[in-house]
Amino acid sequence: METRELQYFVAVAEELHFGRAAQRLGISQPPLSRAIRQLERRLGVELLERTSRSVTLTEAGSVLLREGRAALDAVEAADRRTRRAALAATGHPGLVLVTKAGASDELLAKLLDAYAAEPGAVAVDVLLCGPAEQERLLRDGRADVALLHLPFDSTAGFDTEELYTEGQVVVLPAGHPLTSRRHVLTADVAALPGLPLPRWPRHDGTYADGPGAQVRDTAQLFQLIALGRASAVLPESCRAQLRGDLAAVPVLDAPPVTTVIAWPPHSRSLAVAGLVRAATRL
Amino acid sequence: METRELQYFVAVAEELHFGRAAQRLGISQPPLSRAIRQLERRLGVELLERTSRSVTLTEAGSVLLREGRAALDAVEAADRRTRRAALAATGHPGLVLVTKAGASDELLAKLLDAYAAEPGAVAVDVLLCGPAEQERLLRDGRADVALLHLPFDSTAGFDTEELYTEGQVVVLPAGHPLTSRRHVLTADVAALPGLPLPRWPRHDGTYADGPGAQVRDTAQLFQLIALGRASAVLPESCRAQLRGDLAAVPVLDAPPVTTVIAWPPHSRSLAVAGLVRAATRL
DNA sequence: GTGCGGCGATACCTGCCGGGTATCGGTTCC
DNA sequence: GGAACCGATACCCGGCAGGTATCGCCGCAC
Repeated sequence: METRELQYFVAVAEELHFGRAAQRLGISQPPLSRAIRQLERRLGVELLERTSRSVTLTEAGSVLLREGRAALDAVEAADRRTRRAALAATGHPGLVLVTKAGASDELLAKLLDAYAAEPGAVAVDVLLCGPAEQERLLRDGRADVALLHLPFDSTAGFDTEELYTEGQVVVLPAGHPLTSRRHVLTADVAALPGLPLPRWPRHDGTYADGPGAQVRDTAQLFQLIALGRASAVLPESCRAQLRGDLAAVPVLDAPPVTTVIAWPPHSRSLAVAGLVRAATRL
Repeated sequence: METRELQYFVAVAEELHFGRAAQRLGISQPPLSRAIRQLERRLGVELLERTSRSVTLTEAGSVLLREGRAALDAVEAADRRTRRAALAATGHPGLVLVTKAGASDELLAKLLDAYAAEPGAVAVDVLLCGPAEQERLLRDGRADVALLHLPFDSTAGFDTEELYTEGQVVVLPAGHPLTSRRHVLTADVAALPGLPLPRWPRHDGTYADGPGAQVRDTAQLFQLIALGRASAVLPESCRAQLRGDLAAVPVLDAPPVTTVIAWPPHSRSLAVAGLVRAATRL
């Protein structure tokens, strides 16, 4: 199975429409139809049910969609990591660490300091991204190592090491009545009138339906909270970044958040190993 | 990057010889040379150092060898799992579980019984293989789930659930002096005169150098021990399978062996989930 | 030192296959 | 019933994968 065929199939399976898929792939529709047919013939498996009005995935097709995405990620990772390895030889970057924008600044700073002090440490580029993007960056080779937050992120398929566990706080406008409390419960913050929890973008960049503002980063989020249009439940460590017009109150029964350092399992890179070693010594 | 190019590169990188690699791939040498050159050009990276007498991997080349193998496994897994999914629709196999030949028979039997009792259970094929093969079978889609043994097997890249932890015993010929002891230490068995630990095949089927017989399965192993030509340190549960002419003595300070059930991380198959659920309830 | 043998690179040809355009056939709406 | 949509089919073309023949380079043997 060639990667081109996989790319074609994934495009069709995602669009469920040969014309749009072909457009997305930058080819015309007939070769795409033919390629999918050929893939089905070679596999001996029907992947799609076509009528002239709709395309749907068969059971086997949805398996190939899932597995094919993983395989394409792996191929892309091989490409990127090879290119990066060649650059590394000429001295250039080093490691790329990805973490959620605005999360665990302090931990990250300590980690980078500790690693920089190691013998043989290389330059570390820090990449900040929205939630749910890290996993993909790590999987397709754009990043070497990530700081993930359980239970929100999935560590499936990565090697991990736990670094730090903390409670969560609710972030509110400074004058809000609840800010006088020493602590609250999830039930208290679930029912805050007029302060819905915001909606974060999903993997594909779209938003779920429902109440709550659409936010893309913590700056937007904090601004909305300060405006009295939202509230948020975040790990305690966010306190260090709070603006003066915001306040945080511990949420006793919110699930604790564990920060883990994660890396692709077959990464035998000395640099990644050194960074992980530094992390576990924190 | 096409999978064909990756296959070609991996072959050359493993053989370090264009002629042999071409032979292995079933093509002639010139197209292979050209394909590798083209791959290097497209990546913009030198992968191999060639002289007319030898071929060696560059730093980037060894990265691509490692990553490329993983990517090819992922593609192969996509292929196999898709085919299997199509068969499953017609009722056929179900799950393939792989475990080391001769390990944890009892646990396996209990697991299969427990799963068979679940509603919606499908047929489970059990695949027995030598050590160090399971990982590959699970990675390239020939198996859906494996019973691995820590700390011997690597669970890198898989989701796992711990099932059972046990001590280790040394297996000796029935009449051996040590068999009168209640327990021994690793130091005692490391220095057994004339009873070297056997050598198991590595991933590529070859054996490391050194003393000790070459064995491929437990039947061979037990026969060698009975003949007074070897000894072995194995998990306690092997006792159930011992022949009458063998004896086992606990090794107090040997590292405990943990049996885990492992599956590929993005496997969202209901059947795998059911099997894992049954396993955790044991 | 010279010739031979091993090995990767190059030159050149050929057939297949990926990609394009034009068109068909079936389905679902007005 | 016709028009619009959509996937399949027919057919053509160019590029590239694969083959054979050969070159150029190096190491080694005598």
